[in-house]
Amino acid sequence: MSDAVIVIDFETTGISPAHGARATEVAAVLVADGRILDRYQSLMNTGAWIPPFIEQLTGISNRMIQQAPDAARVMGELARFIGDTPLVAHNASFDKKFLQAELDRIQLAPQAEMLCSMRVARRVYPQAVNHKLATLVRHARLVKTGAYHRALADAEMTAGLWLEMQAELGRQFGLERIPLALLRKIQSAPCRGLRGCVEAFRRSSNFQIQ
DNA sequence: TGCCAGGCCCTCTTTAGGGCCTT
Repeated sequence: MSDAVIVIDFETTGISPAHGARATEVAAVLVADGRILDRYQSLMNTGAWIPPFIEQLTGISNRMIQQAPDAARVMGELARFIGDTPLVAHNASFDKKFLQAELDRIQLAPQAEMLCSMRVARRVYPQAVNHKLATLVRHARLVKTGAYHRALADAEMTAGLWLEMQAELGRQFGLERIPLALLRKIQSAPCRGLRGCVEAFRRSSNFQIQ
């Protein structure tokens, strides 16, 4: 199973774990061989209070969280699901903070790198109106798998976007497959440097295009 | 009860400022 990734998405009580925000739901989907092969999803009870604005945004209520499994149990299950598989998230810096903060509480540390679908999308779809997940799903004419701002639906749609961006790169540059190493290069390349980045990677010693 | 961040990216830049994106 080459270049497998796990797409991860957290719903939370706020923006910053450094200011007390906690996770309320997490989903992770295993993507390999061009499709979703496995899923993990759970609400999680951290004891934190969800502000009304966030309840309205996500549809996740304080009542739902009170009945959810304990956060430590959920994060342990999530860590086992992830293992050391590379992660992908939309605006990865956000999910990375919460993954690290919630794992810290059970004395675990993230084992895997995290790539950012938003940074890749800014380079693959520079013409998009903006690079919000919902906009990119519409832009790429992907299937909407559920309500936005629920973890599993967002993770599945990010997975769809991840696969479609690889297909788009294949069409643009005549590549049969897009190695994870190339996506890693693309997300770190200048936003207007997509072609140069792919051509440089093509010339690299061990990259066989077709 | 309910405050709040921060890395990335662009440009009227680089000795900076402001918008984007996540909840």
